[in-house]
Amino acid sequence: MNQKDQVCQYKLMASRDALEVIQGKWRIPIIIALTHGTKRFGEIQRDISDISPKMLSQELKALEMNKIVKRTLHDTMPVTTEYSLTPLGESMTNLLNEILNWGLHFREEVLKRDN
Amino acid sequence: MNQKDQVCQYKLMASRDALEVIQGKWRIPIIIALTHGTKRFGEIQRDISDISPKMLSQELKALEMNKIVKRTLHDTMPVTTEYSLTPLGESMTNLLNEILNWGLHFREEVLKRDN
DNA sequence: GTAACTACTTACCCAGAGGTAACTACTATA
DNA sequence: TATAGTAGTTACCTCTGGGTAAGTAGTTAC
Repeated sequence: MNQKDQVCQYKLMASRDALEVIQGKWRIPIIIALTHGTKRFGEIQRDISDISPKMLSQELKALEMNKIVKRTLHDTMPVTTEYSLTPLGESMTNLLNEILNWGLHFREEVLKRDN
Repeated sequence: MNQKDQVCQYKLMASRDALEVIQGKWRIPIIIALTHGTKRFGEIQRDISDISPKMLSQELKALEMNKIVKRTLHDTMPVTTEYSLTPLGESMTNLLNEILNWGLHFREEVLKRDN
């Protein structure tokens, strides 16, 4: 295996680690919603209007396990739950921005011309 | 809807466009393999050792339709096929780099401590 | 007392993502 | 003649991501 191939293998490994966390229809949208500050369950649901409570609950749990999202219970009446990004979640800012930039670029380059 | 919400909705839309293209287990790895230059079918298959010819063929077709990848047939004997990134595919460089960076960061922060 | 809001959970279902294995068709080499 | 390499295709199967709908448990407002 030459050096170029080794670099390629290294990159492929790193991308797989990242993909395992951000894979799926809802994780990136949920993280984006939380970059705008701490939010409650219902607020996220309103932001991402077509997510079901089941999927939101499930994906929030997965993100919590991966230490991307932090869940805080408040002893108010009634009990409220708040979700926020951990430092690891906040470290995704650059990644999220590039996804957004490229999404806009893609829309301009390809999607427009199809319509 | 206040201004903050509008920005959030705008971002969510852009991320969905991008996600539709990069969604799935194999697309990002295939694009990464092609950032190292034009490659043939078998070369990509060797780089990504656990992809089946079926999935590689299928995902390359999808990437071609989205104008990320270009397929070139060479009239040699036997016929050879070459795959390369289009300018739109090359415009993903920053996005790919951020995925790699974050993947490495994530491995350091979380995966290590689990072992 | 009943309707509505909070934050979920549970049960059920289905399409499609992805895996495996075998097959095609052509060329080159031993 | 047979084995290996080129670049895929096809058939079949399984599993799970995600959708829908309804239920739960507590609080508050009318």
